[in-house]
Amino acid sequence: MKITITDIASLAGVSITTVSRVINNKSKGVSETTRQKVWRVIEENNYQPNAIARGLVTKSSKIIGLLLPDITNPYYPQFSKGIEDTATRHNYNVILCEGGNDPSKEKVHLDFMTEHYVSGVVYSNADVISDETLEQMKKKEMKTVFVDSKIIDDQAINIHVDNHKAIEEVMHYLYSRGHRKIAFLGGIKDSYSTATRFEGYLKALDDLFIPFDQRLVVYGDFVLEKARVAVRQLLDKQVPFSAIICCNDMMAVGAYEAFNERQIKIPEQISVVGFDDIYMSKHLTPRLTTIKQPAYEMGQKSAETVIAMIEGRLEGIKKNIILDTELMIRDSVADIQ
Amino acid sequence: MKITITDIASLAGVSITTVSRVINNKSKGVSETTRQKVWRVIEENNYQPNAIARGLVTKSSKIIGLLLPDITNPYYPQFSKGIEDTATRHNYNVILCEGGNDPSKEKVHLDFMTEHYVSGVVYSNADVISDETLEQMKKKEMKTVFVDSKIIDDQAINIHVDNHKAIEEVMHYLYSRGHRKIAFLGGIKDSYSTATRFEGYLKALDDLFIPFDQRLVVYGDFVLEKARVAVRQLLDKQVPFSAIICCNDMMAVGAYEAFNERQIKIPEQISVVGFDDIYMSKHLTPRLTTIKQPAYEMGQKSAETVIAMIEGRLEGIKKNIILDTELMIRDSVADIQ
DNA sequence: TTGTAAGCGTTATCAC
DNA sequence: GTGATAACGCTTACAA
Repeated sequence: MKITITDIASLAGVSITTVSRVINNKSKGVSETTRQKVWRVIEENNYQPNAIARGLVTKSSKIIGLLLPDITNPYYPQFSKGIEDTATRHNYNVILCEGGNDPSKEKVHLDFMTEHYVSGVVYSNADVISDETLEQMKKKEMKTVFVDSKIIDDQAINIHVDNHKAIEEVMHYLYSRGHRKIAFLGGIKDSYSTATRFEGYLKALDDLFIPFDQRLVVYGDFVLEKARVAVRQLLDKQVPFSAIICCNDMMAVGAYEAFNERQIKIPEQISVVGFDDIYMSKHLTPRLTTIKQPAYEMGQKSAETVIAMIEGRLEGIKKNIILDTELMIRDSVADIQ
Repeated sequence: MKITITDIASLAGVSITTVSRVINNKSKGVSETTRQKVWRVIEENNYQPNAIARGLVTKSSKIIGLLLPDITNPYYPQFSKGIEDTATRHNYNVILCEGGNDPSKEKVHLDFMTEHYVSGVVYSNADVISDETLEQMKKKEMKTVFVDSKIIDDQAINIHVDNHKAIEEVMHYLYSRGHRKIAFLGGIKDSYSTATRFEGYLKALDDLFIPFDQRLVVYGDFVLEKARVAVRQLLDKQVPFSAIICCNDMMAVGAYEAFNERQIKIPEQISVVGFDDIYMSKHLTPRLTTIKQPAYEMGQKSAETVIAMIEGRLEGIKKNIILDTELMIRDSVADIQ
């Protein structure tokens, strides 16, 4: 039988109210002597308050729900760690859910979260969510931080990097290295990340007076295997290009494989850039030039923000939080004569 | 205001008991007409039962606690995914905690789990846990599955691979390729994984009549950076060796870096093997020869097992579940003349 | 087939 | 400073 507040109360010879006061550190309303006596009994018995019962009254679970597409993409463990660390520091814990970019799976997880009264949620890549589900979240007033998501709602808090700027930066870099035919390997076509990066691509093309060629645009759904297939198809089109921008590093690895299959040398014959800067990028051969997203910091920021929402400290918080990217120049881009 | 079972009951003109029966799919005790009427009201109002209130009565949260050392080691996302997928399929969700091989951090998480009445826990690499904490877990009767842990207790259920056999297999493989001076790069010295693999190493040495040389044994705590440092130190000792076995692939990457720094060619001058077969191993140059651990399957198995414990289906379950490894021969091992 | 009512372990309100 | 007691939203005997 688990020990409850009632047991502690009778053991200490006080009321449960008093015990409750002690465990909640209500500074007033209990004498020092009583406090100490109660603490002793609590410790002697290894008493742990029942968080469920507590939650029933307070309507808060001290749990942060984290919903992301795919934990095996190495970008997300870093991101999660940022959340985890921050949450732990604030006495929250995080429940990890993978939605797999599948609206119904995401809904199942979101339902689970509301049923369990999670205190807040960090929702990454909320691109496929149905309007209905979104409506429901609003109705339930879930404290939510959206990350890399297209949810643009004047209420919602969004965290992301400046994708436009990042892509424009690489485009200009590639241009400066002599590239004019630049392919674009997107992730999930309608996702926020891909869409905004594509806009950056178009904008840069325009600025650099390079005509846009639809045939140089392919999509790999952010996953390695699909990217490999997409790049094969791109090559099969026989439309010449000297560089390719990949919307994440995993897809860049897929691209590497596709080029290797065809004996196309990187970077001599083709230059490749990625996005994310996952830890393995610098261990590829050649070392991948890529745009670094501060995954861990984004996790931290997301957690801090959602906790601030939960605790009602919303003064200084911006609706739109933008972190910086950094172009990591390594060896996968070469000059074109 | 959130809608409760009472609201549904009055809206449907029945008692809350009836509503409860309906949402719990108690097949008997409610007429088809009533059932349908109640469902309609539930759906019209988007009613979601309060899992907290439910948990208070049933003492079960349908949450599985997952405690692992470090989610950024790419082995764990695969493992977690196996758990997540299986849990979801059984209507459980998982709460992810990183213990960082720190006993006090692990205790905080474990406490959180018991306070929240998690239904079960999957505890990976439980190597640093204090006896006291362990004792507490037993007292609270937490349904726990230990993975790659040294917790050897006739009660506890353990899941792991046959580390002895795996290491002996590579050792014989290296031997067959002509290697006689083989170094050992361990993870955390007293961890279950490292200790058992080291035993396998000793055993193989013995079988192959190779004298053991303590100077060829170093430790890198399972992390890339420490492994790099450890290998540098190993090289500084000037004790010749032609191959090194690393206790995980992340450390093998660290070893690659250390060898690269010194202009030592892999595999021409030094052969390297890893352990885990994380997805990036085949993308390294040279492609890493390594021992594959079935991470996803281990996750699945862990989740299935803990769910079986929770649901009291313990007949067929073994206390000691051992999965197979597989030697993935790639390009980081060469012949010695 | 349906409903009443007692609990689950807390917090919160209000007396004393 | 301390303690009854009523919630919180649900499940589950037990009755009807």
